[in-house]
Amino acid sequence: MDVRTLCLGVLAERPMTGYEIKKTFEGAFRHFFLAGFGSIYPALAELASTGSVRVESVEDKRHGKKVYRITPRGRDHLAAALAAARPQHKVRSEFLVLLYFAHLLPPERLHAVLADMARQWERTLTDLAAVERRSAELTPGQRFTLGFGQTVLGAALDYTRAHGPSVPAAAAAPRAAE
Amino acid sequence: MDVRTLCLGVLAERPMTGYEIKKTFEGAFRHFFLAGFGSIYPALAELASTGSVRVESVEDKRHGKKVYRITPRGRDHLAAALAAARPQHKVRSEFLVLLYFAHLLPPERLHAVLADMARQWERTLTDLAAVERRSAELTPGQRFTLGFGQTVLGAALDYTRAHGPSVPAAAAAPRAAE
DNA sequence: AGTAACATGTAACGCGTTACATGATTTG
DNA sequence: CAAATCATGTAACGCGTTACATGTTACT
Repeated sequence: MDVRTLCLGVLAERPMTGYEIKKTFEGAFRHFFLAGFGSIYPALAELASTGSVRVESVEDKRHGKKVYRITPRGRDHLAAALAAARPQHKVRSEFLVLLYFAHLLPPERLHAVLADMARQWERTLTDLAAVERRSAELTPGQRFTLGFGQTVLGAALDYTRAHGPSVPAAAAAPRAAE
Repeated sequence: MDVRTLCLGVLAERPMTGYEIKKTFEGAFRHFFLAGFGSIYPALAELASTGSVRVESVEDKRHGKKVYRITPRGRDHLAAALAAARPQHKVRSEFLVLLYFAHLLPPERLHAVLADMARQWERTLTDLAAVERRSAELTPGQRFTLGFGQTVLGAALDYTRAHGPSVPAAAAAPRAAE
């Protein structure tokens, strides 16, 4: 499942500009899917070239604003992609790698890593709380992913706060004898 | 943080073959870092070329078994990489994308997605339980990542079982009018 | 005898990330 | 007037994934 499908998915709800799509990704999506402009714009260009979306250049105010609208063909592609994608949930955690090797880290570094990660999760939870305030506008599926994020991130944060501080770091010398 | 650093990290504990490194990744690492042979062998070759590991061709039994051992220089590189890496925890969930668009999925597909994901998490938890049985051999940091995985995966599984079945799928017709 | 596990590697491909490059409009 | 936000795109690079290709040893 690539960025194209995700763009198609959000466009199935309403027409948007590439910029708005990115904002959407940063909202309810932020805890399970990230995409930058460098992925979104090329994806949109390709969707337009295959007839999955129609582009409408809006000259309302600013110079070159483009609104993308999904076509019936795009809806077919979306349905096919959603039918074919096998459910996966991949985690790539440099945080856990760092903790795995905690015994090789200076104590202050380990402490900083723990504090930094907790801060990131707190921020994400704050963002999700903001999405929750608009909960009435969400579909049940979207509410599911929101609750999932809050539950799982909350569990991660609680576990880290409870057990992180008792993980021992490396002993004094940064470069131990071999 | 790339596969090279991870290989260096596990080699800091004891010398291993590429095959054993992959097994290690499939054990305690499996819930937060994946790497296939296609990543590991080239990484090992590069580590050898930069003097971070020493290769010892063991001709004990089979044809070409290679044991990699970390060098003092490799330990320096590892320490530098662990000091520089900023803690991150990235999730890429096609499962949540599918749930986000649940209203576009046929009911039986949604049901299958939910069941499939639950099965995968159950399997991972089984694998982690096997690692836990050797818990005495683990460092505190490794036990932290193990407990983290069990807690967070458990929370994900519980949430999905509790709220997944009540998410409504698309209405009968697979291709709704536009 | 057959299968699973052990063991190593290469090459092509796809994909996302990052940095670069530009400019208008709104808000403080 | 400065800064933040809105708005679009390109190009290079790095990285991992997948498929391909091969052969041995241990177990049943």
